[in-house]
Amino acid sequence: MSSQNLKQQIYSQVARIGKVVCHGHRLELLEYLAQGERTVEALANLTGLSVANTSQHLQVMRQSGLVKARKNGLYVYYSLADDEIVRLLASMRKLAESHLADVDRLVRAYLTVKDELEPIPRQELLERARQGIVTVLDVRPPEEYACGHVPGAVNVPLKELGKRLKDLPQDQEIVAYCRGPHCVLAFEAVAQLREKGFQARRLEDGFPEWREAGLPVEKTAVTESRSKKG
Amino acid sequence: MSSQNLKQQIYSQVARIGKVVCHGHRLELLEYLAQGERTVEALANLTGLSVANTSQHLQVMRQSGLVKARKNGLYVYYSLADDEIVRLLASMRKLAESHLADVDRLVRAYLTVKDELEPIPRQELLERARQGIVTVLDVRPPEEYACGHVPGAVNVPLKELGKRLKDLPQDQEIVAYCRGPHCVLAFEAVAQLREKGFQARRLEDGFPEWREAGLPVEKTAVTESRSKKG
DNA sequence: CTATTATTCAATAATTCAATTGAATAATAG
DNA sequence: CTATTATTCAATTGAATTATTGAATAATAG
Repeated sequence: MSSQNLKQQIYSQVARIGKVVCHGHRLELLEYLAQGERTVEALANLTGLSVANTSQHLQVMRQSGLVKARKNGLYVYYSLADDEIVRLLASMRKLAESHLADVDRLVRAYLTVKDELEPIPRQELLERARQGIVTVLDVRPPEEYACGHVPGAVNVPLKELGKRLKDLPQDQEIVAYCRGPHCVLAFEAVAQLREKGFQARRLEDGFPEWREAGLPVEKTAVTESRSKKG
Repeated sequence: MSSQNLKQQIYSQVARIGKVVCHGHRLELLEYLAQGERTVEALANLTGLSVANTSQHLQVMRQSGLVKARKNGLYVYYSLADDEIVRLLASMRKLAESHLADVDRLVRAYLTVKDELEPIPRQELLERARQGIVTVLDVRPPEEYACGHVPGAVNVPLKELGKRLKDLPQDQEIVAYCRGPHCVLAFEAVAQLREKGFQARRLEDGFPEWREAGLPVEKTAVTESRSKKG
């Protein structure tokens, strides 16, 4: 049996962590969970997966210990068990970007000249926001905004951006952010705003990374919004 | 199509990185590659996998861009494409250790085995060798072996160890030695043997010290050394 | 040229995984 | 208690992975 066997057992165990992150849907779920705890239904709505399927993926992740759950009333709230997961995901994204030609191409193809829209560093945004010389725009859905957002950020989900342009300043820079480096919401928001003549930039990465960096986070009291079935 | 589609495509791409690290054998291969470039055969010997199987796992990793290969003569030398991989693996190990109860247990077992790597004193080896309850292994090149060695020692240069495992006893302790306290050959031999399930230890110091201590030495007429091409 | 060696490819069987469906469980309200 | 809702379970199906086998390819030596 020996240490050969033992070694393989250890590798198999470590591979269980790998199995969690080898499926696109689970990666997507993890990114949502990185923003805060969510119910199964909320995750299903966000991802477009069936509830049963979402639940099963969550079970897989739960068995690996990467995700934890607490039950409160009818709802089960899932969340990440460890911040190390955020680093793991970042590491994977980095490798994907530099080694899978497709990713870079995909990102560039859809996001219009990525480089033109240079993101503003977190620390810089924090300072400017404190000075009040910038408008921070959170383009995620209201539920996510409610779970936590950059202090002072205005929540305008991308879908409503067109209708709410009048609420935004023409003479001040606007910095938009969303879920993270692979989330397109902020890119699209910035593109739309620039088209309309606003001064707009993106925050580097997104909210999960902001939180991870230990920067201040603001929360809103959770309203009684009942999300409907999809 | 839109950004929903795009998002899923990107997640799928990132998941391809995950697929590389979701199998124990690939993790083991990556760890060996992290130490330096290796041929397919060398990796197959180290892991105990068949050559074809090793090759196929390497293909998988190569397609993901995490591993690269260069061909030189008959051999294909594989190596890691990016140091980020080491961080990824570290991250996975960390998560595995803190979230999979089994891993901690296994690692502990593995480490206690490792602690047994203490070298055996010369006098003790001499007695045991005389009793025939131990196999003495000389891992130096044949020329050095021919010049003098521990009585009864078998000469298996480190490079050939993988191929000659079948000549070694599974049920008896093996004691390896090389040139001296600063020579790594015996260390590596012991490590390899233990990985393969053998009971192996190192002799304290090496052959020069053995001779210096006035212990018996055996000499061989120089045979046709069968070392193959380089 | 043929023979040898290292690696890869192709076909297969065994196993594992993913998504769907519909039923089961658990908490709550009336 | 029954009805409702959120979640999980269990069974099924089709797809993807893995390991094995033996053949094919490529580099080299004679």
